[in-house]
Amino acid sequence: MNNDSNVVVSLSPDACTTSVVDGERVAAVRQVMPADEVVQDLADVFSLLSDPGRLRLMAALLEGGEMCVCDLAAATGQSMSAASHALRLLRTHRVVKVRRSGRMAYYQLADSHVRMLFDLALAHIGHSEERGDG
Amino acid sequence: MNNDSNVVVSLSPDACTTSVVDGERVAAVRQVMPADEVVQDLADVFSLLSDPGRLRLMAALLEGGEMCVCDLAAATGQSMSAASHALRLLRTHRVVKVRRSGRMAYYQLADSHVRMLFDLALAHIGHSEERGDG
DNA sequence: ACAACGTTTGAATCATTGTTCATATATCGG
DNA sequence: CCGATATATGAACAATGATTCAAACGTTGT
Repeated sequence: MNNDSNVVVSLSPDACTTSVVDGERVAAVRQVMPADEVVQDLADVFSLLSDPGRLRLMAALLEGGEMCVCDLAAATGQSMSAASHALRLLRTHRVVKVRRSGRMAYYQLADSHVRMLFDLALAHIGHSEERGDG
Repeated sequence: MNNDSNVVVSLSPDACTTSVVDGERVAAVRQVMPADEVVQDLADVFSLLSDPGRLRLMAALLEGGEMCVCDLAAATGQSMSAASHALRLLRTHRVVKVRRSGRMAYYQLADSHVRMLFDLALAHIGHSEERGDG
């Protein structure tokens, strides 16, 4: 306990203006805190997964393998426009990839982490029911 | 194979109004699609993780073990009010738990899945740098 | 009881984002 | 070339949510 407790460390301008209780721990935490850019990227990934429509799209692709926009819209219960907008976002963030054939656009998952993220979150919320995939 | 393709299945009212291309696959996907409630819960979990402030809070607790609000605010570079609001959300969703001692409130992670979600998303974005924890 | 402190909360503001409607692009069939 | 189809896109709107300020609450020490 020979740390300087109750010392105000200079952090962000609008950070806690009072003293910190355990300065040593705060310093240690700040040392391993991921960079702003990393935190933001992390937030972006989770933000992508935070919408029911996109979640259903991913669940559909998890099961269906490769599907066109109209089928995806039908399978997820949303308009084609909404599905297209959502798929655009997922495409931008490299979560899905598209294969064009004539006027059709076939989408599939581009990232193997999605399934794990999905199942992990499923485990978290308690609904640990298995989906029919192998 | 002997499925009725190009058939409009009755889904949501505002679903794709045109025909589907692969009706069999759409039906199969819809069959294993998680219930609305599950999808919503899933979205809520990811939504919690989609904010840089909350992400930093969780990263801090991942490293710091148990910390008071003021130290958490200092370690994550946000005001105590913002930290408290964020912690309230995390508390509501059982991601963190609080221990009260006098006027202090000590928070710690309540859920083991957070670390895995974190690392998995970290792997996804490519910044697969290790944080200092064991 | 009073003042200082750590924390919590509510209301207001501001930004972000999902959805919809309309339109645009591109391909297929005739 | 022309109409129909599949997808993509842009702008507008509504809803959601993060942040701030101000104030409240409970605790500690005098």
